[in-house]
Amino acid sequence: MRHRLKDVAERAGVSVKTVSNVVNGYQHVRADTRARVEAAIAELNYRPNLSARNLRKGRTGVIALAVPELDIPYFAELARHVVTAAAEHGWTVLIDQTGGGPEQERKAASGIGDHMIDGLIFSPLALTADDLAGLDGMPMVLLGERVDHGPADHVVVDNVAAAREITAHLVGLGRRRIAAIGSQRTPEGASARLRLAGYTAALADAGIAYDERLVAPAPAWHRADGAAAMRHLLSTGVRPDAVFCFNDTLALGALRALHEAGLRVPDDVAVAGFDDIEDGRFSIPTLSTVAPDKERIARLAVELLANRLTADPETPPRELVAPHRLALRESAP
Amino acid sequence: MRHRLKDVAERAGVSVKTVSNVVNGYQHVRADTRARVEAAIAELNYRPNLSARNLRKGRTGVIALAVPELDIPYFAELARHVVTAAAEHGWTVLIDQTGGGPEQERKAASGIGDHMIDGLIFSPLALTADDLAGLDGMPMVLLGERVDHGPADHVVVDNVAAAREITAHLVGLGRRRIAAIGSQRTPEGASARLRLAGYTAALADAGIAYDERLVAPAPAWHRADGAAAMRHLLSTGVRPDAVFCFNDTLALGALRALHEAGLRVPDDVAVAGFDDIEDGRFSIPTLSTVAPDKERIARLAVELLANRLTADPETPPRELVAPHRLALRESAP
DNA sequence: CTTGGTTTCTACAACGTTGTAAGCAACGAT
DNA sequence: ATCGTTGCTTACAACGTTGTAGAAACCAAG
Repeated sequence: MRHRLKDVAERAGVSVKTVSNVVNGYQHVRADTRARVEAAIAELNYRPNLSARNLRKGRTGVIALAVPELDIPYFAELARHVVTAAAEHGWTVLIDQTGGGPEQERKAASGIGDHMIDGLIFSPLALTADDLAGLDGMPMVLLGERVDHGPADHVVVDNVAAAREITAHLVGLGRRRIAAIGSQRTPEGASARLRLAGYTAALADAGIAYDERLVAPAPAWHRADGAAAMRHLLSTGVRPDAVFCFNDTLALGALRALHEAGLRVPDDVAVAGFDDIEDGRFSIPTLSTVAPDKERIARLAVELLANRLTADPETPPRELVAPHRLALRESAP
Repeated sequence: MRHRLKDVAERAGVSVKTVSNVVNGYQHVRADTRARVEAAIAELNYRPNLSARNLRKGRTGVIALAVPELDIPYFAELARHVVTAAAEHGWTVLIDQTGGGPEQERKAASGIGDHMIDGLIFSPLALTADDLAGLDGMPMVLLGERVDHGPADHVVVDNVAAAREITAHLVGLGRRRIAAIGSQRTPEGASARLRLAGYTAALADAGIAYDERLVAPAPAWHRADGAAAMRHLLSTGVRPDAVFCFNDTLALGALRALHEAGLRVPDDVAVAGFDDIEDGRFSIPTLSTVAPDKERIARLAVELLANRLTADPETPPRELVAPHRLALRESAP
């Protein structure tokens, strides 16, 4: 049922290698030979065995994208762009869901079907530069946070600047009691630290005192965490007039909690997020947010990986910064 | 840098096959030999070459999941469950994004790195039973719609019954002018047809006349399409008092359009969706919807595929129905 | 009809792994 | 001492593909 080069060769009356040459578009094959071989291929519905080809070539044509969770909209959207960008390079993308835990991430980074993939685009939550240092061998591009000039290529967004800008925008709306939702003390919280730094910097710029009670932690960055954090803020009596959520799903949760508390957005409390996910364009109210250029991030990552695969392994790692902009909508116009 | 069995064998002073035996957990290896080999493996950081292993074994340990779009929340959530269920069988999941077009879907179904995957879980939009009939060879499980008892294993939700139930629920709220959003005339619209059938059946059950003007088509099932369809319905003057949207993203778009039109949900218009995506639990208002058991769907699909891979190829295809329930929230309590 | 150069094709050996079959100890039972 | 038996290990041959090197066929020019 499943045929090999050999079968095609016998049918066409040529050698195995000639069939291989036809399949691979080798120039010097006589037109009639080529036609005969192609006919045989069609008749048998021959398909190359990629395992064998990979074994021979040492390349698989597959790259992996490792993200914490697929059903976090930001990663889903990013995944779509990576798949698209990779397709232009002739790559298939194997998507790996790490769950965000350090152990699983380490496994993903070193493991994923070793020799099954040519390289890895990795969006780590838990792993640090040290963890990654041990994983030489696998060509890798990191996404997201600046892991202190780690050992691998990097595509980052300027989290500090972006957080500072959106917080400054809230200040510009006349808000003074600006809360932040999403802080994390764990080592996983690299994004959280950077975005918090931008937030505090913007407050300092505006001469507003930092108030610890306005900063709410969130164990994960899901809608439920955002809602819980918002409820907590409201319950403590420190009534904010604006909230900067460290990502959009937190913000959507916060919107919900504010709605339940009978507060109006943006009149009573302005809300801003980070990521610019599709949901935020249709939520009620629509969400003001930092919009990283996800398509650019994906494209840059794929290109870095492509270069890394052909470059001298001693080439020092590069770090590219993807642009972002503010997408201002109803929740903080 | 990258080592092979042979390198480990030399270092441990044994044959290549003995190392292979250790790697594969073969029983009859003396404890001290095993220890020596394991030490050598650790020192060299040896990892098996999966391409070679696959070539030898004829199995890859990878299955593919082909879905129309990754950033449609329903598919993202489904993908997460499939990845989890597959992991329990020791499979890695390669996620393929078809885009939903017939050509790409055909390619995905027949193509995806042939010999790179052991089987395929496929959520087709455009392909019909006829298209699939030609693709013998690749073990496949279809998700979603009943393609008229096609040639492959199937996991379905009873779309007609579910749509009928949720529409009946709207009737039970006292609504009489119940609109539907999401109808499609294209061959891709298998789900649309079934859900429309459930809708009309429920109306008939209640003795409500079917009114064509209340049925709004939607080219795709994104938020923007739902909003546009809702605006269109409102503009025609046939003022509905409830809307059944054929999926949740359409419903979220409809909520948005109703909000912009100054209508209250559910007081003026009740809204129901289909899919039970995470967003609907935090939207304002929260969304009443049909909740298919996505985890069950994923698990059944993986199990069907597992059986198919070991079974006699003549085993007739099976069709399993995954359960659903109504999740009633604020938009249609 | 040779010569030299090109084009077209082929045989062979890898790539790294595992299944098969067989070899070699060491053991207890005859 | 001899014969299985059992436990451990190994040599060899595949899996299906492509790179290398070279043979065969062709062609143009002498």
